Amino acid sequence: MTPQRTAALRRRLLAWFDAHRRDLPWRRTPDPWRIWVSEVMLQQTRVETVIPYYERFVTAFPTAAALATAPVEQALRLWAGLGYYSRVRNLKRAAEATVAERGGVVPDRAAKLAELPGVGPYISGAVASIAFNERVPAVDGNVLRVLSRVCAIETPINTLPGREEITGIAANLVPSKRPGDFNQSLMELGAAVCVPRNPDCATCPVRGQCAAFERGVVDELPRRVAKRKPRIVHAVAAVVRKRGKLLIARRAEGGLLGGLWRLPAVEATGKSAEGAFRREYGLDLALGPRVGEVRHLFTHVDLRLEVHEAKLVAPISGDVQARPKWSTLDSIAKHAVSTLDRRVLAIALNGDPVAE
DNA sequence: AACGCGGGGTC
DNA sequence: GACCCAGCGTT
Repeated sequence: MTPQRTAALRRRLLAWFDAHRRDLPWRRTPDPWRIWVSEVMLQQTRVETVIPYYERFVTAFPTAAALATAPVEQALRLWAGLGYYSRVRNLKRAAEATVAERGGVVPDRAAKLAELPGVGPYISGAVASIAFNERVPAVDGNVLRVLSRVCAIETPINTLPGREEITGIAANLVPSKRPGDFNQSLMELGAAVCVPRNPDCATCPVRGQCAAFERGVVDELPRRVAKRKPRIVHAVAAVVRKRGKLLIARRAEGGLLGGLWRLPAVEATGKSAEGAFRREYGLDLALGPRVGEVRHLFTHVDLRLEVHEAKLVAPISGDVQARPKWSTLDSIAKHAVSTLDRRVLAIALNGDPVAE
């Protein structure tokens, strides 16, 4: 970023902000407490939604001390409908700490603000720059989007490297003159012009400084890594009984639920499972009726497991690692069994839960 | 590095 | 119905 481009961005963004800033309740006060409250409410929540809540809340709790000494139920009532209720619990805890340690005075530096519960990189930067004119960035979702376009950042913004890269750019961009207004100008631009879809580049004050516009790639930025939805995996588990015992096997070390005990199961559907049981467990099974199904969601796998009764038609054979063994129900309860497999066992046992 | 956390607006 | 929103804490 050349000094000229930095200067042009600062000048144009501030001038645009001066002309277009919305008249919002928390922009009518220099009170750091009120600005703090607004930032907490605005977390993942739209401006229009927040306004009425903000008015009621700061009327009830005009100072940190007022919130600190109020019952949490009252604060929660005023928050009801906003969502993310841990926000108000953290805000109350932070207010209590502020009263206890600083006589109710809000810290005036981002680094100190960030020590308070519920105050992270964004809120600490926003409060410090807006209320105290500290030259620190305040990077929210708008700023990520705007700067990823202005600087044509290819790094996905929903990854740590992406956020760090843009935070570094923002930190260099913030002027010492009006840091709070500058930070708000980036957010305001993201909310009004540089919106996620169909941004209004025709009216953008920094179109001439925008690398994405110059290269014609505005619509492709910001880049994100797709949060991929779990892969669907179909599997068959076998309930094999012999005189009050069940066949169980141990999962391979290092894999999913590695080392835990389970009913024998294979990634397959229907009759094709029999061959898989032979290969993986040395079990020559005749699959019987389906007695239930378990659906289990892991981070990366949407598991749909059919539980079938099965008969052992030949002795256990083969040189397989996952050699199953017979186990009494009492004994199974003493093994390491995952939540998933407890559910499978519950079906196998006709609803009788396996003891811990 | 990825999730849970709420509720609502948008396309 | 998917995506996104003035994010943070936890794992």
